[in-house]
Amino acid sequence: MEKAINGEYGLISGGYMNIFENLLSSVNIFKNRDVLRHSYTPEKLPHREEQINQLALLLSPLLKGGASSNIFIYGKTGTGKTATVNFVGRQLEEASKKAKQNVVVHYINCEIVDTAYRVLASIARRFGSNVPMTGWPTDQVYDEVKKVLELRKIRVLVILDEIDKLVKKAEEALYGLTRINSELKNSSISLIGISNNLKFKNFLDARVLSSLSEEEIVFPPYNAEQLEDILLQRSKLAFEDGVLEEGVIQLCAAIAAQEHGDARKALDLLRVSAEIAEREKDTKVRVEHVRKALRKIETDYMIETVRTLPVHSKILLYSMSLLSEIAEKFTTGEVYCVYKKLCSKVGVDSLTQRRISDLISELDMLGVVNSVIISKGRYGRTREMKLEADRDALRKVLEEDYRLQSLKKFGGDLKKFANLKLFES
DNA sequence: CCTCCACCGGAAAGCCGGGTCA
DNA sequence: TGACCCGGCTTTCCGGTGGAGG
Repeated sequence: MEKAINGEYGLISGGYMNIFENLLSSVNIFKNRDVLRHSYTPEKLPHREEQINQLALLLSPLLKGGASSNIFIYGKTGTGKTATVNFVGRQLEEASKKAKQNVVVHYINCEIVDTAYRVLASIARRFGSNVPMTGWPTDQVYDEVKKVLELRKIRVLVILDEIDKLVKKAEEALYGLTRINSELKNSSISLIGISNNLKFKNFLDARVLSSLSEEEIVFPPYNAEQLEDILLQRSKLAFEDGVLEEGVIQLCAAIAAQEHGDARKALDLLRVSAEIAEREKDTKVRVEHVRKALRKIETDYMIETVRTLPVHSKILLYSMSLLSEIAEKFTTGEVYCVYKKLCSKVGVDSLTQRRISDLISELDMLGVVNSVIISKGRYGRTREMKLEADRDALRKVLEEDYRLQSLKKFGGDLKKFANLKLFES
């Protein structure tokens, strides 16, 4: 840390060094940082050969002027679903050019394009049709899609990523798309649905399900060795030679393998580690940077979960953050006591202790606090908990909430206040 | 060995916003 | 439109309990 501060705007022989010169002269760690981002599709996908071949086989009819079966793909996050499909999609387009076929791959992320209208409009617009953002009846857009495909004799492969997001709002769009082929002569629409939610199949209408998942491909999680291969391959492109210390890749792979075999997480970890090393002006990415990166990612994640918590959980956490200044561990009763007082300051009706007990369990599940039920004999049985999250970071997020503004101005007073209330009852 | 604390955690019912159906 | 239902959140009620202190 001191290294960074001393080196930041150093005085050199009486004059200030240009700040950018300083930045540029520092040792480069990254050759190309984008290689580590999720959006990057590499040239080769290690340990996905089987899925690639399967996919290619299923799509090959498109190159012979036919339609392919609809394909349903599932696997957990970071198992390479999107990367694989995009990779095969690109190859398919290249091959179709050579074979003088008119095959087009159209990728749609259903998290963003999440209604029937938008999905159809997105397809129509891709082929030059002038469909407005809103306004037309959905049927008309549907006809427009048919018209434009027929006119230009296109075989289109539509990739519906995160298709589970679409089902809630636009199941009829899926139904329409699966049926559209019977109304087309010179063109066709084939679908690939991608989902990481297995249960999603249960919610799907049986008719849609049967036509959508004519074929299924499963993406299993990567194990530690496979993740290592992936990281190794990417790091060659991403980093300058020799900047990775021995064991860095292994550690990233091992950590990610422990969770779900999530390649995305492994890549994030590696990238953040390197960014930390860079910020510290280190010449190498070290194991200790990975540990710091892990902590940073976990804190970031925690902050995000806390941000979206309901008010009562936030006030509860605020109580805990106050108590944690007095003692490391505290009991349900103590927390509840402070919580009630904070509620009246905020101007919210407090919940019952029974309910708070459940909220504490939830926070425990989320990993924000750590709680254990202990017995203090004569002095009863209770849950004893401590904050897992970093207190300062936690309080900062909590104070972002406009409803908790009134707590902010008390600052140090609240500490005394928490203290008092502890001994009061 | 018994007591009794301070809470746990299950069951059930109430409340509320949203969606459905006639 | 109103009757009805559903699911999530919350309260009420209450039986249950590990172990320090008597």
